[in-house]
Amino acid sequence: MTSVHDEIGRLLDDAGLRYTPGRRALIEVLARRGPSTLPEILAAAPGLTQSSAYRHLGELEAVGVVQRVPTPGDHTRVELADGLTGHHHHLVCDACGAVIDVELDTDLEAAVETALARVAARHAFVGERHDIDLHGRCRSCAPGPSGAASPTATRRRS
Amino acid sequence: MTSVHDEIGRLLDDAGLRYTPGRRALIEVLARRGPSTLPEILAAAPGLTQSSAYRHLGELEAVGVVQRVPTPGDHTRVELADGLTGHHHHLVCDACGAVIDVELDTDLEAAVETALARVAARHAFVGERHDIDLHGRCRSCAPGPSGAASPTATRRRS
DNA sequence: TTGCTTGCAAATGATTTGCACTGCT
DNA sequence: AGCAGTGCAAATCATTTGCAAGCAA
Repeated sequence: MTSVHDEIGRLLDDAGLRYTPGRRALIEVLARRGPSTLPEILAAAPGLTQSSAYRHLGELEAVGVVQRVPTPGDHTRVELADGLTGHHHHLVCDACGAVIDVELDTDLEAAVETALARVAARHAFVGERHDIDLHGRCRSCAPGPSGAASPTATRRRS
Repeated sequence: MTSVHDEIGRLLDDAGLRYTPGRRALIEVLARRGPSTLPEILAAAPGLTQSSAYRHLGELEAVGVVQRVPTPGDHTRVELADGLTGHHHHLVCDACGAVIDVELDTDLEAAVETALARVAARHAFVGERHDIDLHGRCRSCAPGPSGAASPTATRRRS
C-alpha cells in the first residue's frame, strides 16, 4: 500500500513543511487510536512535547490532514481527515467523551447531501462538508448490565 | 400562547431553581438571536454579568433548557434546546462562526434515525440525540459576488 | 547559511469558582 | 431564619506563542 503517509508527505511538502518524525508519530497515533484528545496523543506518543503537538495539529489541520471532531468536554478531539480515511460519522459518548467512527449507507448519505444542498441554497450558504453524529452513552458509560465499569473519563471541570 | 417560558419555569422549578429576571433575559436573547456566544449574549442583555451568564448557561444546560452547538472558534455557542424549539439542524460558517438553524424533511430524519440506530446497536451504543450540520461559508463569508462584506468575526486566535 | 523544527517557559484568554451580600419565601 | 441569585475579583486550565538551539537542504 502506497499508504496514507505518502499522501500526507505530499500535502505537507506542498505547504513547504517536512514530514518529520515528530509529525509522523502524531499521525501514527491518530491512525492507531482514531479520534483523540491532546493528552491522549501525548500519552501514546512518548517523546512528543505538548507545545509541538499542538503546533503540529494546527499545521496538519491547515493542510487538511487532520480535522477536529465536535465533542463535549474540555479537550478538542482530532482525527485523520475524511479525505485520508474515507467519509464517516461519529457516535459520541456524552459521558466520557469517547468517539466511535461509523459509516452510513451510501444512499442515505446521498439523500442527506441533497437535502442539505437544498436548505443551504435557500440561505445562500456554500456547503463544503457535512457532519452527522449520534450523541448518547457508549458501552462503558451506559447504565444497566454490560459494562458498569469505569468510563474513560474526560468530563467538564464539574 | 402558553409560551416556552412556562415550560422553562417548570423545568427550573423541578430542579429547585427560580426563573429570575436574569435567567429570563438570557433566554429571551437566545430566543431572539438563535445560536449565540457568551459575548453576544452579554451584548444583547445589558445588565447581565459575565460570571452570572456563564453560571446560568450551566444550570440551564443541566436542566435541558439550552444546549451547546458545536462550532469552530473560541467561544462556545448555545441555543434553546431542541425540546423547546423543535428538532432542527445547522449550517455552520467555518469562517465567521455564524450558525443558521434549518429543518430537514421528516422522512429523511426518520431514515437517518433508523440508520444511526442500526450502527449504534452494532457498537452497544445507546443513542439519545443526533446532530446533522453542514459546514461551509455563509452568505457574508462566501467568496464571489453577493456579500463581499465584513464577516461577523469570531475566528481562532490566528 | 537559510529556513523549518522543537523544547522550554511565559503569555493568553475563555470559563470557573470563592466570597460576601441582596432578596425571596 | 434559610436558601437561591449575583457581582466582583481571583483562580484554572487548555491552548498559543516568543525565543534560542538543532538540523536538513
